[in-house]
Amino acid sequence: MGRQPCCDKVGLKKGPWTAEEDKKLISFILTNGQCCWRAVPKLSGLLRCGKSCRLRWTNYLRPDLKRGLLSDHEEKLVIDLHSQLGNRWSKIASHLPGRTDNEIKNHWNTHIKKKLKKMGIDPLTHKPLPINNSNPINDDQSPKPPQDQDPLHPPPSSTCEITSQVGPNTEPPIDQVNNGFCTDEVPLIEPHEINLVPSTSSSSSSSSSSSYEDGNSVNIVEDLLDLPSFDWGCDLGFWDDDDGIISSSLDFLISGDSDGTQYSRMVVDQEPMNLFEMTQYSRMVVDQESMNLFDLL
DNA sequence: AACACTTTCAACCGCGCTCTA
DNA sequence: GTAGAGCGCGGTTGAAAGTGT
Repeated sequence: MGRQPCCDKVGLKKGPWTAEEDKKLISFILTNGQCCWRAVPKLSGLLRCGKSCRLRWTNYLRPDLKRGLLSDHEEKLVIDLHSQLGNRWSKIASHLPGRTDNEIKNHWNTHIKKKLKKMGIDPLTHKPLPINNSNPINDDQSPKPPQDQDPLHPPPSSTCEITSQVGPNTEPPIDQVNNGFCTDEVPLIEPHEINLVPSTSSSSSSSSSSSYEDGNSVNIVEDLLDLPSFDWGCDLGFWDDDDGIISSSLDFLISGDSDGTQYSRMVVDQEPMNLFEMTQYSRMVVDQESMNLFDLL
């Protein structure tokens, strides 16, 4: 079948998004939901292709996104999942609430790959690298000679504990012991298995929204639309799922994780700063556990 | 301080899958 | 059964930021 370009590229803007564009996109999606990305640019007045809008929303503007580097636990999980799933980033991301496939992919390529190579582990196969080119930088790491390692049980490392299990008949990953969470116990959700709750028709055309959420999460857009008092343009105040300083009706957005380990996101809205300005330039995200600002864009 | 090099990550590209007529 | 439309995914790019000299 012939393929047309995803959009008419003439006159469409490319490159980094501006705060104004973000504002338009957020407003549109909050009003209309995630529906028919191809139509979004026209209806919202954006000079972007629908694909670009979808990417911007899913990778950056979604209210439930975490920001900042992956935690140690998340990193371990990514390594474990990658050993089982390969470069299926969207599947891996579906196990990490608030993380996007793009973010995980980037983190893998920029951080985890290096760590694994440093440890003498082939990031592709999760097996020991050949001895001649393994462990090129042997500074603070002390991996055993790769040929002596059991690929299923690499030695612990001071900086990156490999919990990956290669092969179908494996023991439960260490994560299960450490965190009560076993990736083997989490069935992969195939698109046809996604059971969308009947709701507004706005999101029914795509199963994508489900892929970003774990079982405890909610469809952000649908729920936003259900909020009678929601006013995106007004102060959002703080939102946090723990200490009760919620002043926004959006608090549930980031409180869906039942195990309580998910970082909550606190967006500080101070006059005259508003969320849209923060989105691009000054978004503050607070790590709930440490209560340290770890991402100040 | 200035330049070169490296790293990071947001965004783009194109393919493949699914759905519908 | 087929073609077209739409979307999602994974690979790649390139600008910006960071680091070293």
